[in-house]
Amino acid sequence: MPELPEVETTRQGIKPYIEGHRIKTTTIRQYQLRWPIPADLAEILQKQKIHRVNRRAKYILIHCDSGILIIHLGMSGSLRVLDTNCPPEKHDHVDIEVDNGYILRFTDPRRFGAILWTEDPVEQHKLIKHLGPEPLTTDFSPDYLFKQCRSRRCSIKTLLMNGKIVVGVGNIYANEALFHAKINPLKPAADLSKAASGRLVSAVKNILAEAIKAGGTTLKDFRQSDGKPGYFAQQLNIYGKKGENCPQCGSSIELVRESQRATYFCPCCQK
DNA sequence: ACATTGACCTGGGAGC
DNA sequence: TGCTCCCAGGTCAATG
Repeated sequence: MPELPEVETTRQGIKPYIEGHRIKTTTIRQYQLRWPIPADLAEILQKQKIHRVNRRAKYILIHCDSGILIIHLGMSGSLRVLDTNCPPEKHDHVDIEVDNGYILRFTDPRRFGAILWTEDPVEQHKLIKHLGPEPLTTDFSPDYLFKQCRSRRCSIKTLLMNGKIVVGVGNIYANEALFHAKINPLKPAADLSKAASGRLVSAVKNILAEAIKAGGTTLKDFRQSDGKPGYFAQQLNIYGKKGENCPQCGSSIELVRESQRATYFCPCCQK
């Protein structure tokens, strides 16, 4: 479910409630996520102060006294801030109670998410150290993308969703960015011109920034940390719109499968 | 080094 | 109503 805007919206939402506060109790009801939650996590977190709530790619990083809590929301995960008396439901796997009367609650029906702990510098963690640049920094530049595309045989859409090239661009925003940049998602990455590379980098940055402003995209069940949906779905041009008219030229929007992922495009605008 | 596929899970909707 | 099948916002690990 969550791509970078949804994760960033979540981070911004939970930060003011937990940063600077001390953890009282951690309740873990389900240890089996993508990887098992460390068996001693509740004990480790006891009485630790939360110093910073950061993000790298789609990971939320909660810096504590003696280490860093690494949280990934997978496909269906969410983090919400609730009052302590809020009873847990079926997929509410972890509660972290803070000393100000709130709990941070991790919910994840599909359990593709992860909650891990590291006491080493987080940039050395095996899930983090091979990640590409953040899309909203200047490291993700037209020149960088153009060079990464050289000699690649995969499609430009597959390349854009590869976290070793650039992080945070999932299926929705890859579709949207390619539409805005007028690039056919199936085009081999190696065939991308410098001009197209420039358009694509701009499109990715604009789409992600706008989506963060709107609080992310709620298609089905994404919720911001306060329970409200994200409103970017209203600004989607192409994703999920098979057979509808292209907002640019009116052609019928097509749907194909590329690397097992639904890929929407306008056959007229995206050559 | 790169590309492709399977795997991990649950829930919702379509079609019969 | 209920069954089966397919689909879903991610991404690692194994394989060629």
